[in-house]
Amino acid sequence: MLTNRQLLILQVTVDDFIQTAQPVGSRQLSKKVEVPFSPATIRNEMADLEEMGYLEKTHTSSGRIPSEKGYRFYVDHLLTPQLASSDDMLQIQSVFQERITETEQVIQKTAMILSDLTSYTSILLGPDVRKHRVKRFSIVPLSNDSAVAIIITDSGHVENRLFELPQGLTASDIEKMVNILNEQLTGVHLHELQRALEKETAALLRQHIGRYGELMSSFGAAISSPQEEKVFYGGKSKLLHHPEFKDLQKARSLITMMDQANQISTLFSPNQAGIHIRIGSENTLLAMEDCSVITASYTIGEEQMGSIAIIGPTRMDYRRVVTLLDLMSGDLSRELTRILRGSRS
Amino acid sequence: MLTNRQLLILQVTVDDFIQTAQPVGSRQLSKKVEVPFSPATIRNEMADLEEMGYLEKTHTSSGRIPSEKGYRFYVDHLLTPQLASSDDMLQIQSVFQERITETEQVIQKTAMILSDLTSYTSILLGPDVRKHRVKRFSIVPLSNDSAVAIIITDSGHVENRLFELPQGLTASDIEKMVNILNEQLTGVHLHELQRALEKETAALLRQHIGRYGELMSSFGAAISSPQEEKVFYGGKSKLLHHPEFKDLQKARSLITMMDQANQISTLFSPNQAGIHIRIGSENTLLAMEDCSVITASYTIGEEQMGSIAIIGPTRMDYRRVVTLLDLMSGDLSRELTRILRGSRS
DNA sequence: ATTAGCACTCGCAAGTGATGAGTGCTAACA
DNA sequence: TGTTAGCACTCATCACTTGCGAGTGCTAAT
Repeated sequence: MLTNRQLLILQVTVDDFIQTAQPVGSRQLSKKVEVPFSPATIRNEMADLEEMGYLEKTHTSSGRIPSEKGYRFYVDHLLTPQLASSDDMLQIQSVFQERITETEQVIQKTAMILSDLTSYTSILLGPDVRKHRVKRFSIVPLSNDSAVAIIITDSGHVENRLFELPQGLTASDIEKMVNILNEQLTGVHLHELQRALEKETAALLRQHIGRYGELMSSFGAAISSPQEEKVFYGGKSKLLHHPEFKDLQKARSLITMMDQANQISTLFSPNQAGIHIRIGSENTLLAMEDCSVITASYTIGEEQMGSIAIIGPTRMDYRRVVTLLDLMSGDLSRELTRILRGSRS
Repeated sequence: MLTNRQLLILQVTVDDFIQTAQPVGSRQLSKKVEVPFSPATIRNEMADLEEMGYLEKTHTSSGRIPSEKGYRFYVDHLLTPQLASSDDMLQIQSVFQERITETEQVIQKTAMILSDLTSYTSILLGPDVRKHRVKRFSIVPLSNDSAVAIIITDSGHVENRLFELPQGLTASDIEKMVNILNEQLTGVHLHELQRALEKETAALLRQHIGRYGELMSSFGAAISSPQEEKVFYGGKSKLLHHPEFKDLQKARSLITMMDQANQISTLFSPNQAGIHIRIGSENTLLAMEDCSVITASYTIGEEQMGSIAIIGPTRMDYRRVVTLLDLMSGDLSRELTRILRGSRS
């Protein structure tokens, strides 16, 4: 479809624009050693590329900038892989050198480093708790009429909820209940917990526990909705430093968007492995029309996945970010797996 | 010190500037019905007020704006209390009508409403966990070499940490340990936990548990640092809508500051009851030089306190915010106390 | 097929002048 | 003596012009 010369010019144009954020003109390009053509030739080629939709002009007599289609072509076909610089490698390793034992802290730290290295904003989705399995139940009464229900998962995650105790429930009732729960529900996925509770365990509980009905309505509600994937940010304000957001309007809507957790999830593709790139309006969010999102995922053990994303302007350094994200997701997977190493036996 | 007329003019000037964000001139003021003086008279008074440091000019021939000293005088002496509008009352009550049982959710919701009502940014500091007392310990082994330590407090808060198990520790060792911990440490404040563990419980544990040394070094580290006060935000992006932050530079440093949890704590006075106002540079943070912070605190039961703050431009509607904050902190205290009603018996 | 040359376009920054809201000062006034 | 009208002056803002520079498309020459 495209001639070699067109490929070259498209590539150099995108590269240059990514670096300078200025529309790139034919004269400028012809000065580069990689481009041994005169400005006039380049102009002709650029005109063709524009006609095909890969480049755009900001106004009639300006240089060209890549269109979304141009970026798309660039990331799909012109993005030569690159080794991470040893400098970056060093920084990344620093995260994992101090042996932190808390999953959340590792993820948070990863978010920070990733943002520092790229100067973009990073978003990490914590592991999806609903895929974890119950390891142990515990119920701790706080007073006559309230108690904390605690669920420990095989990954070491702890969920806890307050719930109301019906009047007249005895301590031995609670003890019995906990025993039954542990016998019946160990190993069940958190997202199936409520269903399993109703189907398989309800009958058994009804036999043994006084005040069954009231207890279940409040306990069942308490464990019904396990917390969603937790969202970690790194460098929320970093995006504002890029020239495309000098417009206050855009800056605002970005910040606003980041505060709305429910919108964030739409940025992630349904947990697929590998690296995915969404450019500009490919993200359905209006606030993101000038942004690109690059996502990767990490694994713990074999199955449970969380996601990593970098948000930057469409004019973002795709090559570098892809490299870093690839590296980081691997390292994070290894580290998190190490933390929980034998725990899923 | 100040004549009645000067008081009036200062008050009207501040009120007007708070509303319009424009420097206020003598002609403009003289048109108001509250101010029955000619522009010339007002000019003279304003010149005096400026000399005394209560007003400033943005340039030689502009109207006046309040100085920090002016705002300070205004909030200290000219701020007549105001009843909350029934509209606001209604909104506030809506938070507490749906009976949410999770402390964190109530606080988060409060933050949102507060921000929506004021159009400023709200910050709520969660209750200081370190002041809570231990209600129950629990240890759940995940594998041969790792376990989760869980601490339930009398307020229903749950802390949990992963820690490493030394090789060769038996299940009965752990059981014994949990029993000892529960006997010895129930009722201890979380911030004294580690000290109490070392002083009072260490000897007992050493007697009963094999591999005491290794166990303690890893378990002790795990419970050493209870999580700090959690920070909840409402409407982070709201501040950006006010004209004083049309300057990107300022907007950026504000957003950056809000992402650094450690800086936030400096905004709060050491947990005193009542409402406190810090104007502009009274907050030591540079990023806050154009902002004011109004703080209040809430209580749970009698002792534990958390804090509520509203951050707005120095030109903020002090009267309204003070009223709302006062109302809200009271309601929040009541609600949180209700949730944990009998639990501290 | 490539390139040099040329007329033309447009954004941007700097300069200009008119406008209007504001001030300080002085003198007149009740 | 306190208040006010009048006046000259200041300064931000806006609309308007102008020159410059970087870029383009087109045509003709190589």
